[in-house]
Amino acid sequence: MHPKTNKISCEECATTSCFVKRTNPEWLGKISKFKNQVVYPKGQYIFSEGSPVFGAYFIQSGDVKIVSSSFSGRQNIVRLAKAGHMMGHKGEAKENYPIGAVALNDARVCFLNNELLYDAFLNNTHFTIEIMMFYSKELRKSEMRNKFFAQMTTDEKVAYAILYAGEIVGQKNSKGQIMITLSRQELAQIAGTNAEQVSRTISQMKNEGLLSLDGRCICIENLTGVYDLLSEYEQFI
Amino acid sequence: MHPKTNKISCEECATTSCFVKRTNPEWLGKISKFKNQVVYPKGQYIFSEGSPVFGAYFIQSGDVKIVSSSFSGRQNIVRLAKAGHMMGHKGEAKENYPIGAVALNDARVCFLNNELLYDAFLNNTHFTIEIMMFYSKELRKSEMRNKFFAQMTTDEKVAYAILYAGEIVGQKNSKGQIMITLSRQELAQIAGTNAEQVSRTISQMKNEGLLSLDGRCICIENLTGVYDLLSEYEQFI
DNA sequence: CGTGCTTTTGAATAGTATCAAGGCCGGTGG
DNA sequence: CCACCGGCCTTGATACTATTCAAAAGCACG
Repeated sequence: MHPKTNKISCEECATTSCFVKRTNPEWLGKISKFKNQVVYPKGQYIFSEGSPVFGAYFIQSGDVKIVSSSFSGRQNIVRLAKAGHMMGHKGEAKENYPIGAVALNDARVCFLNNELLYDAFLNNTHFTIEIMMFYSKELRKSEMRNKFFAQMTTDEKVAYAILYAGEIVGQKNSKGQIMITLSRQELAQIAGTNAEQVSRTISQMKNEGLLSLDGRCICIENLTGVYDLLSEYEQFI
Repeated sequence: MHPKTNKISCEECATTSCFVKRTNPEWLGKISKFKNQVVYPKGQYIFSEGSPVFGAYFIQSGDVKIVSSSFSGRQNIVRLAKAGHMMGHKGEAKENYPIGAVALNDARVCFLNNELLYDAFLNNTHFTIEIMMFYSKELRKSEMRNKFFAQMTTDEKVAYAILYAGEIVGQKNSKGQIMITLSRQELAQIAGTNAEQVSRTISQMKNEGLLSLDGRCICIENLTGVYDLLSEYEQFI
């Protein structure tokens, strides 16, 4: 089903920010042994919205979008994740919270099932504390997003989406500028608007010299200029 | 400065959902001994937006609103909290995230400083895991709020605010109906709109027989009817 | 060199914030 | 006890922003 690859063990893994690295040596080996690792090609679902997840995924390399659709069929991007991030973990299994994860480029992802994960929690205090802190910080960010999105204009939300996308999945060109290859639709799903508005805002920002376009690829020409659009929300960024 | 009260020890405390109850007996006693406990009268700040917080607050009884103001002076309600909830804890001290907490009625609150808290994390695995789970669940709720608020109409957001307020700070009358005493302004700060729109929506819901008003106090006459307004977002509620 | 998808731009519409005024209620002081 | 005052609530009119619908242009693909 999934493409087979040479598994990279936790001991060899270069992703220093991975939470699993916070476990003690004995457990690092144990997790490395029992984890499941798969390389997902660009565009493929890592887990889908319908099916429940019985564990947690840790991204070793690559970028991922976490998506959620609503009743009306409208999809939005809950967050973007890159190497070292954790996803899919559910506090309670019975919760009904349909999210899916899609690889934005080739992504190597490790899966730990709930049993292994909880054993690791019980035996590795620092591991658990770090994940607790991670959630605490993510919660804070999410709350600020809530707060500011309620009072931002659409232009500001799009500017935010561009900065956010640049931070997580942006690639630097030869001049050191940030390039973003997400589609207008995907940016709209982050900003909470539609592709047309994103296109309008981008055109406007291009005219102001903040961005340049190479086909559908966005290049941030004036990073501080974009930040200035959001100066009222600086705590957020 | 704060009103003095007879401290209720953790051993005597009836708030079974409090996370501190998940520590082992030795630590329960230790926390009980070193915690700081204060009863805040209605309307008083428990901690304010300006000053940093060096620990975490656990609500023993009463209700609290957690607020955050933006640059433009607009305040909004980040979340409501009641007995057993935790607040004010920061993953990293250096973060600049100005939130404040205000008592909605007389509230008895216990404070644990960071040193005590982290010692407790290191020595009480189940305590740490439960708090991690709490954050995980809150994050999930916050993400769904983000997602749905981006596509709800104002009427729907107000309906949500009423249900949410009813759940956390609502009081039951003799008929078992939920009564809410928050002001229109406060509901607007939850719904991400303004007091006028809240008032319009409430009038409309009153005409439809969903609510009744006693002065400024809101009584939910037809709870399932209100839920039906949000049927598209049922995962959320 | 078409075909289909994404992007861009325009015009019409609908929804919401803002501004403004009047009503209700509780508190205060005469 | 009554009149006044101020805050909150309600309702209306207006202006504006953003969504939707529509259509044309650009780009990638076979």
